[in-house]
Amino acid sequence: MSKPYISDAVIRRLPRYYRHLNDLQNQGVVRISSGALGTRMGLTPAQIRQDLHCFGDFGQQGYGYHIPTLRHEIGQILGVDHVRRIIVLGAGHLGHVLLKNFDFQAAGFQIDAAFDIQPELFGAVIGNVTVRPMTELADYVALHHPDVAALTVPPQEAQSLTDKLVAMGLRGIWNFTNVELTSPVPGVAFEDVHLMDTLLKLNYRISHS
Amino acid sequence: MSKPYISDAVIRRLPRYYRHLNDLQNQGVVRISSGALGTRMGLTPAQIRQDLHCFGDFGQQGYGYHIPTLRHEIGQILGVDHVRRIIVLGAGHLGHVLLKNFDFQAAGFQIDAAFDIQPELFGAVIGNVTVRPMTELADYVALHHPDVAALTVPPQEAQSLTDKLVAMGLRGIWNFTNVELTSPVPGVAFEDVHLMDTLLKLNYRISHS
DNA sequence: TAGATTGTTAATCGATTAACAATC
DNA sequence: TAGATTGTTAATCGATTAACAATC
Repeated sequence: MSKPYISDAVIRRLPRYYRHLNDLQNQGVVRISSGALGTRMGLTPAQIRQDLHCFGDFGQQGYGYHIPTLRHEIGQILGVDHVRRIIVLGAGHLGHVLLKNFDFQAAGFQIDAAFDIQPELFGAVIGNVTVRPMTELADYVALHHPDVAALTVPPQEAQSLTDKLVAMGLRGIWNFTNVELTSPVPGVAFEDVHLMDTLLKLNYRISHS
Repeated sequence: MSKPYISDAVIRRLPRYYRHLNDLQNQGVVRISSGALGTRMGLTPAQIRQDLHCFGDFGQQGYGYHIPTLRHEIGQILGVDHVRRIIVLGAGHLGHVLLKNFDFQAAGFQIDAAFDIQPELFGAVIGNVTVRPMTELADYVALHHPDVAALTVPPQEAQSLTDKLVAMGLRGIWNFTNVELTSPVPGVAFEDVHLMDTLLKLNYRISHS
């Protein structure tokens, strides 16, 4: 895979583009100019053209962008066509929510297992997925090679579990624990969902306005 | 409140500083230099000094930063001392998780009500908080003046509910719906927790490495 | 065709990093 | 005191915005 460096600022905006294009497509809109999309998203037209141009020439002079095409392209760039495998570690309340409500498929993932240490949960089926004992994790990974793990375990266990997962070959951690994880192995992607941080930021904003 | 402009990049890092300082304090560490904190957080010492200097002179030459003091100061800056009020709208699975597990107090919030439209839920007590009918929302807000609402309602209702909340005087929306909200009233803070976006970003990262 | 809008280069702006005198 | 480390200015780097020729 070629690597024409894409800045973090651009990558952060990609899912937003994707969401807006999905919305527009669902509304039946067929074309949009960088100007109109910019108004909608609170970005300048120039920025949108720069961002998209990182990945190719998706627009057409005098016309703008064809929404179905652009949506599809950005989906490809994000990787939603790959159907990667994800497992959920920790089937407590939050794990439950993910298993029950989250549209993994829309993000290009297939989920087929969850793990917990609570025996009461073993065998429980939550939204099509069976909860298994954490002791079966290694065998499961060896057999099915999941790509990503969603971590909803207690904070004390997060790092040690991460170390194991990385050693087993997992390539990404979707981290819901209030802990910052590291990996000795390079190339492992961490995506932290620190709810606490977002609420603190909101507090800051309302406290300084 | 004076307004020496603080960039978004700095504000985004504040909760992370706060978390690391909390961790360090819990470990009994008393002082830290910008160099050591930088190593820990993956930032340059210069950046840390610049960031903190936006808010005051918290360090001491030859010594570094006194952790309890700095932790307290950043807490003040974030607003955790104010005890603001928050309500949860939508007591489905995700609302449930928040009511049951989230440490609102640590973010400077007090939670004393949740609202839903499902009659089965009316009166249910979830983690000390009673679920009320959405029809009582206006009266409740008029009486208790909550500052922030956590939105865990279906996406179709998110914007119209937001409009109502803003009209009632709410000052911040902690948005868990997969929708981008806007407000005609300026000065309302939105903090989006777009889980979909974070998983898409993770997919991008593992697809391009 | 004429108008609209892109791709793309150049200019600007802002954020990060480096450097160092001040000082604990 | 000497060593360490800050606050703070200046230099660098990167991201955003502006501009405009190309062209649909």
